[in-house]
Amino acid sequence: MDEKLKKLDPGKLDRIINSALEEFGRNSYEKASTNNIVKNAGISKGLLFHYFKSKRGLYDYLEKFVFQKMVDVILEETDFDETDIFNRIKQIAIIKMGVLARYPGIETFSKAIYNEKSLAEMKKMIEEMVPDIYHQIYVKNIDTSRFKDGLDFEKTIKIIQWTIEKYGEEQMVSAKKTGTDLDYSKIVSGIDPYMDILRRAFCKKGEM
Amino acid sequence: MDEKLKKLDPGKLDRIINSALEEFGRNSYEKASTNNIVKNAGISKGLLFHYFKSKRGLYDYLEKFVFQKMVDVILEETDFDETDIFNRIKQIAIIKMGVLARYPGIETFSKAIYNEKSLAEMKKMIEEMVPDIYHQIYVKNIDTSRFKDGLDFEKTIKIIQWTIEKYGEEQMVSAKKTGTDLDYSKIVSGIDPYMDILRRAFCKKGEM
DNA sequence: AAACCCGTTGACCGCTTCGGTCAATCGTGA
DNA sequence: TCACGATTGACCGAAGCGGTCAACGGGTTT
Repeated sequence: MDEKLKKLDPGKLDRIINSALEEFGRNSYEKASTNNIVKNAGISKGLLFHYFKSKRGLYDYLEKFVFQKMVDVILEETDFDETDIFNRIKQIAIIKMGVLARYPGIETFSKAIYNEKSLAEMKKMIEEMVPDIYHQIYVKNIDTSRFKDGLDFEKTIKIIQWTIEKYGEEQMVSAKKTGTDLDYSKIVSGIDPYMDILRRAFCKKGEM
Repeated sequence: MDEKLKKLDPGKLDRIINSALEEFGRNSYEKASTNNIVKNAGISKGLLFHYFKSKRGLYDYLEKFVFQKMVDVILEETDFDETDIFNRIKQIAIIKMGVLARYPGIETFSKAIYNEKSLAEMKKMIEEMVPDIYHQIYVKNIDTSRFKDGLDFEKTIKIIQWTIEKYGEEQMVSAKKTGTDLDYSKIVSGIDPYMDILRRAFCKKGEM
């Protein structure tokens, strides 16, 4: 399957991926329709089954894809010389948003995954890799001396991450309500006031 | 429709609501199956259509229900004499979780709503009511003097809310992964360390 | 020009499930 | 025994499902 895929025009592949992520994100596996997927991707039904063999084959591919893509891009684009945790977290959030901008269906799809039984192979891979990756991007080479003494480091990082994520979600929802497109650069700059509040709250004076 | 509903056994109604919330939460309106709903609710198909007339009728009822239920319970159970914002927010989070425990499908359903066009009537009602309710439960009768000077009040409250919500979501996901049931009392007590961190971060010394 | 190649199409298959109906059945109180 | 409202599930025509495959178009080789 994968060797066939490499010959497929990347733009067309992206359209298929986005259309499929959206359909599987909105519907359970059984109810998701390959007819809808090909219609929104602008390709014929035969082509989808030519490249992915079956509905299940497409779904399995997507599961691997969303995880692998996110990890690859983050590991590749993060500046690991940045030792300030606020900047690091913000940087990664921006990188994530970049991926989300290219594959808007990733969000809903990722959440929908938990309602389906997925490949044991996938589950195992994720369980093994996630703690490593987490350590690598949020802990390694981070200067913890700026934080106020006595702070629970892990929980504090979570609060910062959660704030950024929730802010992003809030913007996403309000964009959906008004029907406007997402302006990712606006989201990024809108985060700053929250980061300032958290910096003042968690860092020693003079270390902000 | 509503006058018929009042005669329906409340336990049976709850089962229908939960089953329908889950089905509409997992699938788009068109793909959601009334057959699944009646099967999981343990009733016959005829009964569903007797009480709700049509699939659309059921959906519209649910939209009103989830909003109204949440608002009613919060306004009824919140202790508005509590002037400490941390305790107030935590209190409301606990009340919300109580509703979620009774109607577990509310979460996914509420998020799925944004992907469907809903009643204009509903949208208008929500737009009018939400700011009022927000003010009533998070601003009115809250003692802001405990906060450090210069803090953006609205944003700070959001950070506290978001932390509680994200913590809840995290517990929810890990419960789904392991297949265990949610222990709401455990979630509630697990929030405390985060609240302590935030209290230290945002309150004046001696006012914590 | 003829033959060949290959990415792509969409009509078509047998089958399942859809929303909704309604005659039949059940349970209970008179 | 009868009456009556609550409840059932077999049934309807229609729609949609995953998957297949003969045919097509346009480029390259003979």
